Amino acid sequence: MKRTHTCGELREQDIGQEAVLFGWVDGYRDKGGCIFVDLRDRDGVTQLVFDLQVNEGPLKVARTLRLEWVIGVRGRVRDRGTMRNPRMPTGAIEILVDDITVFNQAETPPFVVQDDVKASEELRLQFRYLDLRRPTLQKVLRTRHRTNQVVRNYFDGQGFLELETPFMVKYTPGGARNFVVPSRIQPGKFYALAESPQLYKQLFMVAGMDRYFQIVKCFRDEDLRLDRQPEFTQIDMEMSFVTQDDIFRVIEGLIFRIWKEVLDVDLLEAYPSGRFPQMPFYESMARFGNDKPDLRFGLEHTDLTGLVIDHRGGGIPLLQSLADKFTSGRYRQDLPQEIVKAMRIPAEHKLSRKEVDRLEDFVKGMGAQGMARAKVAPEGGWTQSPFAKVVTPAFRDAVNAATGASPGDLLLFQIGKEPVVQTVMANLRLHLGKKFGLIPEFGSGGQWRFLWVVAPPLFEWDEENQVWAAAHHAFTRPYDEDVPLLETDPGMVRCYRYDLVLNGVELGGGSVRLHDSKVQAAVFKAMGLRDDDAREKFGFLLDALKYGAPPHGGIALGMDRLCMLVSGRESLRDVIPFPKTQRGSCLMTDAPTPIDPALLEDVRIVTTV
RNA sequence: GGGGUUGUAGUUCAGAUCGGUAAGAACGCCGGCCUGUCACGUCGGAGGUCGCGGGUUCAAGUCCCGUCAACCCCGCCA
Repeated sequence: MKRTHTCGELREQDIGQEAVLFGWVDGYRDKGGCIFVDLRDRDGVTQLVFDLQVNEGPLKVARTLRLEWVIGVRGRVRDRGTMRNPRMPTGAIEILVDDITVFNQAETPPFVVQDDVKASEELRLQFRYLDLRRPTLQKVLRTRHRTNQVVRNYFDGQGFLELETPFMVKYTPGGARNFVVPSRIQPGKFYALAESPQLYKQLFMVAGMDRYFQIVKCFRDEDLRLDRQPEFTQIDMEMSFVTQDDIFRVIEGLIFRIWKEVLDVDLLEAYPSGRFPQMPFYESMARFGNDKPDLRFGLEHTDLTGLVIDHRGGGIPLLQSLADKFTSGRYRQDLPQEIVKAMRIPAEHKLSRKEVDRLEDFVKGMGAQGMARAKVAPEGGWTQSPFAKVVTPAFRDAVNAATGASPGDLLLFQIGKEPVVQTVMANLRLHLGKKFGLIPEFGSGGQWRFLWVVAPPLFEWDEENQVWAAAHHAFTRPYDEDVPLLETDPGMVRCYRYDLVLNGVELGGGSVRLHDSKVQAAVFKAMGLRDDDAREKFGFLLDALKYGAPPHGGIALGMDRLCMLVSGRESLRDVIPFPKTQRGSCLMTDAPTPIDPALLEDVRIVTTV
């Protein structure tokens, strides 16, 4: 028998044809005198029919079939007449089987292979090859394939070269923790698995490749999350002789193409200019508490720190002590920065006291000390609030005005160290957005809100080592007008770094690189890096930059996250064929495992557990 | 490193505030019947170390301690 059709393609117009189909038994209904079998392959499901009157031999075989057996059948495409199934694409027809071959029997699967899967993810990961038979996951992988093809076509059409970079690279401290690979030939030395092709793609620019892209695996030994895997895929690119805006245009073009060709969505309807909006980093932090705002709904934050200082705490002891930390309008630098933020919950979103209590537990789980609240009364006063009795009317009115609070609204406050307040408020906003039904629990809800977050600070203060550390990497170009601040106020230096955000998910990020050696030296100096330190860490790149590096920049997009959003899945694990668990295990293969002691000896490794 | 949720039949779950009369359902599986099903129907049957270890108790699925695994979050990570 030679296959003539897939299980998803036969239609009304094929009636009367002979067809040979191969596939898996998706279901069977034994009526005694006739048996119906659903045959499944990656393209769909076709109903087979065995009839005692017509084909007794095959019917006897069909009676023995069980779920997930692999069979082939030859038969005639027949009209189902009045018994058509409108819910099946092939529902108009069935195959009246003349001949059947059982290629392979199957043990009873640990869970039933069906879209409406009930088995736990743990079990499905253990039998991933069965899980992947489900039509939804087949569709996801097909979408991933399509996306890959669009990316390659697009970049090729734009003059990019698809070039490969090593996975086994030199270990460089800083940034994400590396997976390490011991060298057998050079005992005691190690390679690192590449966190990204970052340095190599810059070397491609120095080498004059002009435009590079790659769909590439990256490895990071950090704790996992719903949207983080230890090995993941990036769409990586770099361009020479460009500005930030040139890079934006290329990526916007790519995204438009993917949405059109994979989803059949024309983003021009939402973005008629073909461009995505941009928002400065500081604005995003102030309004949303993070650098990846979900713009599909409101519940924005208001930063009240300035008001609190102006009103010397507004009669509220907790805020008074915070205001006291400011001297002559400037925060005391010997203390960690503390801020005050509020979120206005409009009256239309009812929250019982009990629900607000639960919200307080929710934020405490993220490190918040508590969560003050205030209900706005008809004349603007605050009730149901720990502040109600002490707040000065002037401060209260100022807060109401700043947050836009009107009677019936609820105000939620966070007071404390800046990073905690921001994290808590950002998560609180998302939590409430879902709770109020403003955004779906997961998925896009058909809304695609893209945003470039731009102009973040070049440095972050490293509390542990008491130095300024590169927030992205040390080769990001600062804003020209901020270059003087490198010496006076490094924390205020903005840079040409950017993140592409979609519906609150960071799709990717990149930067325009620093190619001016004078500015580069100033950046290293601000970081407290001596010349030889820098040389130790980045020597080969510094050398390369000396030999005629073009101005260049690039970006990397998270392929897995992109596929997750495009496919409307809630988890990265759903769009990676063989993902790992939160502790980095593969439940199917049981990796990681101990290895043969002889192999350890070969690479001169002694373990201590 | 920290916080939280979950773990009972092959699978998904119930088994409540009160420790004993509770080892249960559905799907799947096995056998019988059925010629138009497509969540087929119907009759019957098998299937359990209640994650694992310890403790309290006359008695533990249920209470306590520990441990393992999966999941979610903080830290970490672009």
